[in-house]
Amino acid sequence: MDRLIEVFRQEGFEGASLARLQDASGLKRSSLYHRFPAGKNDMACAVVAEVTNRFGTTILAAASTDEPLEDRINEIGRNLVSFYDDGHLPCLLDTMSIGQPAGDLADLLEQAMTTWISVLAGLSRDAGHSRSDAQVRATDAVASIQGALVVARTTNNHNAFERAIALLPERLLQRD
Amino acid sequence: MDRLIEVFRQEGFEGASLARLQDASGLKRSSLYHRFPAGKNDMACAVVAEVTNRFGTTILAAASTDEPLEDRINEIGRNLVSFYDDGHLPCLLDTMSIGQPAGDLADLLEQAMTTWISVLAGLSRDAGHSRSDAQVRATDAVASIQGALVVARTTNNHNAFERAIALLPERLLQRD
DNA sequence: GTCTATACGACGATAGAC
DNA sequence: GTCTATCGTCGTATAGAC
Repeated sequence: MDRLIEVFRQEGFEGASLARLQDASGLKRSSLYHRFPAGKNDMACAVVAEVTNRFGTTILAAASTDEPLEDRINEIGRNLVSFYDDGHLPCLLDTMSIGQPAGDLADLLEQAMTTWISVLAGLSRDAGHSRSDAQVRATDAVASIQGALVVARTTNNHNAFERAIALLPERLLQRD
Repeated sequence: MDRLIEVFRQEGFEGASLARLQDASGLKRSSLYHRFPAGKNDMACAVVAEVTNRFGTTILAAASTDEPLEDRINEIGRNLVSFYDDGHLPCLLDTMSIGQPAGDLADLLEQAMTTWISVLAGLSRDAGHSRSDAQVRATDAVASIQGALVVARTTNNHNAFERAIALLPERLLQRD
């Protein structure tokens, strides 16, 4: 599954050919179809669901510890740096949302993105911001990370990504 | 050319099949090869070059008028809203940078992105910021737009895009 | 310059042996 | 559950008539 994730993450849905998925997984085509009867679309959905699950349990879980608020955010930041390998790896939600994804895949992508934003919004609310203010802050914080990954991918400059992570506490907590 | 641009912009390099390019352009395969002898890669490079050129002359040109600084930035913002259709259209630099683009294509994408950032950095410098500070501000401003487009595409919520545009003057000009 | 026709490999997907 | 073998289609690319 790790290998499948990497292929979809790096190549997007169209670029993730069965040949690549086969080579990466070490399984033959037919074996992949045995596990994912509906074919490539099944694999894509499983990959997105799995990544969403991992993202929740390994990156965002730090949001609901009993540590101080800012520590929790910094922990999430460190987790994100690791998850995106300092900005060297693209976001699955970006690469998989190119073109017109099938309905169920699009739903999974939307749910993953909104969940991410909601968790960060919860942290912002904990700092005393209103519901709508927290939602805006969380959305813009996630967008700053997504945008930094796009800039990093096109320019090979990862400074923007590091700044987006470093600015997370400020973006979510700071009073205007 | 307009139609070719739309296909690459929406589908990315892998998703932009010759069938789609043929249908969109109204030309047959062979006619496309007559104009782009090296095939799809040629088309992709021509599309990126053309968009980069248009972006410079129709969006970023507003940076070097003799209007007040903030007016120039707001004009660029309005141009961007139009260019991205209020966040409904993806950025070519995002969709085309998925996977591993061929060397010359990657160079064009990088140049387009760095030029965009440089122009905004020039505006920030005009406001009195240092070269490095201006570079940071411009990079983060572009990233905020790119990220907002990714969020918009996955969630069908375009508010983040509108905010990224509205915050352009502040991001480029404001003293900390 | 644009067309019809076609080459040929890669694509996603399936059948059936083990 | 995994494999080999194969299907039909779509992919990029080319040849040659008009």
